[in-house]
Formats: sequence, structure tokens, C-alpha cells
Amino acid sequence: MKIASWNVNSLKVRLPHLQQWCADAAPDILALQETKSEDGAFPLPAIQALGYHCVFSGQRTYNGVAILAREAPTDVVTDVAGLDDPQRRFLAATVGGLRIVNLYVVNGQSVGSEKYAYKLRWLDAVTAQLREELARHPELVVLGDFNIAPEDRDVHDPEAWREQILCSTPEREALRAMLDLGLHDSFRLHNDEPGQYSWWDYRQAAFRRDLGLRIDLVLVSESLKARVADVGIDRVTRTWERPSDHAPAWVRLSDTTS
DNA sequence: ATGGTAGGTGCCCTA
Repeated sequence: MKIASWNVNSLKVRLPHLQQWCADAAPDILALQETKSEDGAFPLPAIQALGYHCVFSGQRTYNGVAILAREAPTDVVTDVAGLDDPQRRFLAATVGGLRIVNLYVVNGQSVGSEKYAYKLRWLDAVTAQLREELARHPELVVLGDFNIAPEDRDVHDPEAWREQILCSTPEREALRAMLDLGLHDSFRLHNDEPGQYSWWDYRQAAFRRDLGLRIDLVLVSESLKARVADVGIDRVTRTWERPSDHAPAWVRLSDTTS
């Protein structure tokens, strides 16, 4: 069971990349962020042609999330309780006994801005909702573009990024509060190395110089932790023509033995 | 050095 997250930065532009990566990597479940596609314009036939069921929650121009899965997703939730929020950043569904929550966390622009305050409010509300999800579904996967680098080893230049957006202490504490529900950053269960990035800015030739951050995460609940057999970030997609600025992050779960 | 590039939109906004 391979589960992946990828911020595609426009599904319309990145459809060929999605087709290629799905052929290469064969994920069973794939969470997409920044589809930038209204639901009425979602390219469902192209997704189905890849062999996936799909649920999605989108809007014009910004945001937008989707879950692709070999099995049909059920019990879909698109809204965060307690937030009257038109921004389409949250999508939960059950797939073959696993509860999947796809997050496109608010970027926050800069520390202290109004968007930053919204980011922290949004994370608070989502964490409260995840507490409920976890109570109902012990086998929980929370994945997506978190727009937070968990630790300094996830940042190419920690001093330059110190207390900057994506790295500030309040953001990291908000992520910690989410992990404290009983979730684990699956990548760090199998890889202790620094320099393992999932996002490189389009500007300043950041990818060529490997000026990246690891902000795309796959969190697994306690009851799934022992099944995490392998993890990875497929940075090769960032070398492709007209790439997303994010690479897919994935986890492979061993089969249940019952 | 407060830039740069990319996507979607429409004469800027967000990342």
C-alpha cells in the first residue's frame, strides 16, 4: 500500500507529470494540492483513465485538493468544523479501511501578517478536527503540503530561515500540537538525513542549487506506525520540463497480517 | 541587494 502527497501547482498544467509519475511510482492513494480547478472543470476522465477513483474539493485560481485512490473513497468531508472558510484546503475520505486527510496548509506569506494569523487559526481548527477523526478512525493518515519545515535539518540554510515563514516557532509548535494527537512524521521513521527536501522555490535557480525545504509530509497514526516499511521523496519530478515546485512525498505500508 | 519565477487571471494576486 503506497500513499503519496503532491502539490502539483495547477492540475491542468501538470496532468502529463501526474500521468508519468503515476506510471513510474504506482501509488495506491495520492493526495493532490493546489489543483486550482473548480469542481465543474476537474479533469475526472483523465484521472479515471489512470485507473483511479477520485474525490475533490476545488475553487477558481487558488487552492484545491483531491484524493486519487484505487478503491472508491467514501465518507468524504470537505469542511473544517468551526471555520467558515471558502478556501478549499481540506479533504478527508475513507479508502479501504484507512482514513485519509489531505491538507493544503495556509502558506502564511510572512510572520506577523494577517495571512500568518489565519494560518495559525486554521491549523488550530484542523488539529481539533483531527482529534475527532482519530477517535473515530485509529488508522489515520494526514498528508499534504504543510507549509512548515518541522526541524532545522529540513531546511537548506536554517540561519537564513530562522523565525521566517515556514520555519517560525509558532508554526512548528502548531505542527507539534498536531503530532501530539498521536501522529508520526513517517519520513523520519526511516530517514535521519538532512538535505531531504520536497520543495524548491522557482526563483534564484533554487533547485539547481538545492536550496530546498521539506514541507510536504505524510503523518501516520500510532496504529499504523509499525507498518511504515519505506518512505521517499521523488525529487526527479523537479527535473522534468515545466515542473511543479514540489516533489511527491510517499510512504509504503506493509500489508496487514490478520 | 526587499530582487527572482510560475500559474491563473485579466490590467495583479498568491506562492
